[in-house]
Amino acid sequence: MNIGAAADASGISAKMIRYYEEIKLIQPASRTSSGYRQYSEADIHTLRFIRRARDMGFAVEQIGELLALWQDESRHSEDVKQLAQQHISTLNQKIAELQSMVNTLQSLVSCCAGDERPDCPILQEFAAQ
Amino acid sequence: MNIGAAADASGISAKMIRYYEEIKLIQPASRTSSGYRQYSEADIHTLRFIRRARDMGFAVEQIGELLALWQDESRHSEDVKQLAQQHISTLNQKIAELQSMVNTLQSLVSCCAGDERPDCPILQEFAAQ
DNA sequence: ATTGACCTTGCCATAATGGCAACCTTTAGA
DNA sequence: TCTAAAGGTTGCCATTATGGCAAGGTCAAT
Repeated sequence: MNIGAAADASGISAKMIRYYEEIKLIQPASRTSSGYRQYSEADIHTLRFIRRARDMGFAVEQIGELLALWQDESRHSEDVKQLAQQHISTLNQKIAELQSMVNTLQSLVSCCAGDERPDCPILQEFAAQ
Repeated sequence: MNIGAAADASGISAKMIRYYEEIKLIQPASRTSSGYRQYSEADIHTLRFIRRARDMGFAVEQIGELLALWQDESRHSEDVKQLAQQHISTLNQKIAELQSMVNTLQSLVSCCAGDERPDCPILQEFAAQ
């Protein structure tokens, strides 16, 4: 399978597949005599794994750890669980930051007339001494 | 005031102040004869405005628009309000994405024994055909 | 005069992704 | 069989906002 077909089959762009190879997240693909990368079903399976992990917001570094655990028959599920829980914590922290921004902005917005006059509590807040 | 003092006073690093000048978010600072940037109280006020907007998660481009509105005496508060509401929408969308990741991961994590055995629903889900 | 703190510019790096360009390979149709 | 189109290769640039480092100039205090 060429890289374009692998991209279609995995949901990861050809560009990103090359990138993942370059940064050694995945093994270098085998090549045809003319240099085209070739992908097996097992390769596609790995790429799909990566896409699902990426869709869950894992960074490439963590995805590497997940891949290693996946391929380690003698892994301990506690290690996987810990990785996932750490990631959940990170996500929850980001959510809390964003939510706090929304809360502040929402309260300012609800105080803003939103008409043709220049007075605006949002700008006032940002400009506060 | 030199850039270091301006950084301390505004909460924006000297590096970022130079960067904001370079991308024209702020006017080039005046210079001493030896080339040191000089900042007035008004400059600090602007930098603080930027920091507050940044703390609310606005991107530099939007901060530029906010600055323009702030400095426009004949602005309409509806324009400010609209900018803020758009940003709230963007933030809420990101929150929803992250929350959906958390929900999925949390349900997988709660199904994972988290012990020394290799079986793990998290990896199973990522590896699903 | 020296020293240390601070300033200048310029370059590199980050994370993950897209775009473009120049060039080569493969495949299908005329 | 020749040609054109589609798709592959590498390499370089750009993004966003931020930090770090290095080489060299400036300023202030001792």
